[in-house]
Amino acid sequence: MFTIGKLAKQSGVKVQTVRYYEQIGLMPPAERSAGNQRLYTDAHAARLGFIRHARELGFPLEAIRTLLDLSDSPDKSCAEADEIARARLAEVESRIARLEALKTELTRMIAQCAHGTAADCRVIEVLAATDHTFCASDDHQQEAAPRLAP
Amino acid sequence: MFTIGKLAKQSGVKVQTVRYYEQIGLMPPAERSAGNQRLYTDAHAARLGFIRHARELGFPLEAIRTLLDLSDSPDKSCAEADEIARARLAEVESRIARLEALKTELTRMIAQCAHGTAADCRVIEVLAATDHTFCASDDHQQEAAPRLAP
DNA sequence: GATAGGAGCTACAGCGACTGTAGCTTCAAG
DNA sequence: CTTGAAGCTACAGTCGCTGTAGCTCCTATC
Repeated sequence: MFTIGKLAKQSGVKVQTVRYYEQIGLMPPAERSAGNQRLYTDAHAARLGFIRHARELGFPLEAIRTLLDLSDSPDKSCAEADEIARARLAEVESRIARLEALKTELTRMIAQCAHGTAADCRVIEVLAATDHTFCASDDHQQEAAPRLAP
Repeated sequence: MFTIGKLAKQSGVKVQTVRYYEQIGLMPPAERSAGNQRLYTDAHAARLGFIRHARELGFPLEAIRTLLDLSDSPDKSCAEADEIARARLAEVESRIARLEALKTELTRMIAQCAHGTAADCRVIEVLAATDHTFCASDDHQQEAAPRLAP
């Protein structure tokens, strides 16, 4: 039995994140010591490792919840897990495609920048073109900046 | 002069989003009609188009704020704009690289799935491997699922 | 001129997946 | 026995919106 700090360090997840996972029911409520501290076993560590790995692969927490349920009931068909993974793959592929388009656009913008004043700046000029005049394609739409752990 | 609804439709941005941009100071406070409704000109539409386009290219709002400032003062050097665009490009490239690694991982997971029960599911097995035993590389770390407009 | 319904207004809550903070208590080492 | 690290709860903040509630206002039709 070990504390939340050890668990967190071992799994590469922050202490707060572990508590958050418990709060949203992704991790089971931990046993408590006499002094009200959470106590974990290797089983908890395995589960947290599963979650972490799935997060690294970009699965959303709800998908991970389903995957954990499946992993808890080994007799079920794995069709659902397969489907979740396929959906994630499709998402990744579409994001790659959009990011490639973005890359093209950004590269062109930067290459054409004459490094003068803002008045002549190609970067600003391209952005100001509301009709996408300068764009190679329209595929760069909806590609928001990422929100990743710092 | 037109209302927020026309502006929004013309620019492909939601009405609420326009108000939000005003709230955070990205759009200037609009003039108001006798009945307190916002009134816009083509200059506003151009600015909003700029923002929208930059968002499509994934620039965060803070970067867009800087780009707008530059665009408002055409005598300044465009070095800052260039830098912002380069930073964005670097980000896009690193995201592409990580997503490619992810794609490899997911493809392998799915290909090896025997479509049986969860007990034998390769997808779940791979996720459960805390030591990344089955991973081709460790490059899939920190690649969270995206949060895009629906 | 009355009325209906669409558009506008403000203010605030919610999303996902955490992260950070304040203000405590508990534990382990010296 | 003291000190400081680690734990606890509860809640606010992040980003970029989006949705809702409960109003008011504008325009078109009768």
